[in-house]
Formats: sequence, structure tokens, C-alpha cells
Amino acid sequence: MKKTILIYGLSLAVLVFLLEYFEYRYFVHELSTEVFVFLIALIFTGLGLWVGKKLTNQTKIESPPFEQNEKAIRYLKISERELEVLELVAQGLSNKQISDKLFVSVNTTKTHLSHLYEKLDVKRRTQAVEKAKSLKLIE
Amino acid sequence: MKKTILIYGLSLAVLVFLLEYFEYRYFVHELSTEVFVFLIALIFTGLGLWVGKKLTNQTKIESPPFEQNEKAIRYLKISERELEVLELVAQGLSNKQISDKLFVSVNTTKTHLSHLYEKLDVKRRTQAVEKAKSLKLIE
DNA sequence: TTCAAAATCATACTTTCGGGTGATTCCTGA
DNA sequence: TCAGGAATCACCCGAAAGTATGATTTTGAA
Repeated sequence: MKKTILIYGLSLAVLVFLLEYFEYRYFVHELSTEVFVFLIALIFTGLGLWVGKKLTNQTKIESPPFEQNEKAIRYLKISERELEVLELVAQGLSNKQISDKLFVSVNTTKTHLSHLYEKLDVKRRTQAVEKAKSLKLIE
Repeated sequence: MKKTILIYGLSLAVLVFLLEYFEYRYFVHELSTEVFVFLIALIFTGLGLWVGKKLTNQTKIESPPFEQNEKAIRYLKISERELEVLELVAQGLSNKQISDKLFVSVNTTKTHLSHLYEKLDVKRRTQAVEKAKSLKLIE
């Protein structure tokens, strides 16, 4: 951002400097003035476009990255382990597969899920995933 | 987009026209040429920014709205009815609820789902939703 | 018109989920 | 030290989901 503005300022300065340096009056008068104005306009339209692109690109890069809603997680009192289970559920794993990944029994996974459903106020895993994503608890 | 370009072109034309009209040579020579060039640069930088904003705004408005991947749907030979079921599954509905919404029996819903799982190459509804979303079959 | 795909439904069976209850261990903050 | 939350596990039961197979009807394209 700062760099962009700097480059823009420098371009302006360089242009003015070059005009001075080459005694542009003589040079310019060999071209038609319309052409000269047109060139300046073109160059600075380009610069404007470039600057605009730089500026908007930054906002684009800032928004997409996932930002977990930790306040909601705290508010809903969802524990670490429950969140882990939730993420695996969202990946489409079965309770058995989740249990194997976390090195616990299926019963444990089911207990975590029960608590999750209660906290999220849902009845099924698909709803839990849906809600968790809308609340940005998971990606 | 077309309008934006049109306005840009018109601005250029108007500028040139005005220069002619006011016999700009005399006018301009009363200002220093640096100032004149600077003004032109400023105006067209602004125009460039404006055009850039218009153009990127369009891409911003066009990208967020969901764009269904119809090629994938055709490629996977997923039928209309199957897609409907898929959407309802993604909303966290049970087979019973889906059946009621579509006025068919649970058996029918299950049949559609079986076909879907085969086409999407998954085993469970949560996986189907996951995959369908990543393929942009559904929102 | 004919053929294939799509949509519908059924029956039967297996697996997975989810609910309920209760127990143990560990850790932390009052 | 004591209460409470978190994590762990078990057992049972019923509901939901998924698999397999087969059948009928509708529909659209060749």
C-alpha cells in the first residue's frame, strides 16, 4: 500500500523531471499537443488502474482466509476435544473412523457428539456441520 | 462494463474537444506547463482509478454469487431429482423429512441417495455433502 | 414407436447413529 | 480439599441410514 503510493508519486516526479530535463517545449511542439495530452492521459490512466488494482487486491487477499469464531466457541462452551470431533464429522467420517483417528473408543466419540448436539441445539450430524460452518466454528 | 468504457472514452474525447475549443495554446501558456501536465495526470489517474474500481467491482459482484458447476453435474450424470435430494441432505434433513418435502416415500429417497453415493463415490451423506460442495454441485 | 434412463415404490437385512444412564479418572479453581 | 468440568468408557435400545434386489411407470430422445 505504502509502496504503491510511493511508486505513484515517483512516477509523477519522474515525468515532471523528464519534461524539464529535455526542454520539453521544443520536443513537444514537434508533436501535436493533442497527441501529447493523449499520451499523458493514457499513461496516467494506466497508473490509475494499476494503483487501483494494488489497493483492491489487498482487500481481496485479506478477506478469504478463514477466521475461526472463537467467541462463539467459548460462548457455547465447546471443548477442544469436541471441536476435534466436529471437524472430523465435517469431513464425512463415521464415528468408528473418528474414534480410530483420536485413539478413543466409539463410545467416547458418541459422548462428545451428544454434548455437541446439545450445545449446537441440533439433532443430527449433518445439521451440526451445517450450523458449525455458518457459525464459523469450523472451516 | 461497456458503460464504463464508454464513459472513459467520452471523457477523453471531451477533453480533446475542450482543448481545441478554447484554443488551449494561449490558455495553457498562462499556466506553467508543468501544472497543466500535472492536472491532466491527476484527472486521468482519477479516471483510471474509477474505471479500475468499476471493472473489479463487477468481478466482485460476479464471483460471490453461487455459480453451479453444471458441467460436473452432467459429467456425473446426476439427475434433477437426485440434485434436489442432495440439497435437502445438505440442509441437514433426515430421509423422512426429505421424503415429505418431495411427496415421495422414504424408499424413493433412499434409492436416490444410493445412486448419488455411487455417482459421487462416497459412503455416507456427510461425505456426499462435503464432496458436492467442493465440486460446487450445490451451494 | 421403441428403447433407455429416470422416477417411483417395496421388502428385507445390516450397519451406523443417537439417546439415556452411569461410572472412573484427571485437572483446576474456589 | 472439594466441587465441577472434561475426557474417557460401557451397555442397551430404538431410530435412522445404507445395501441389495426387483418391479412398475413415466418420459424423452432417436
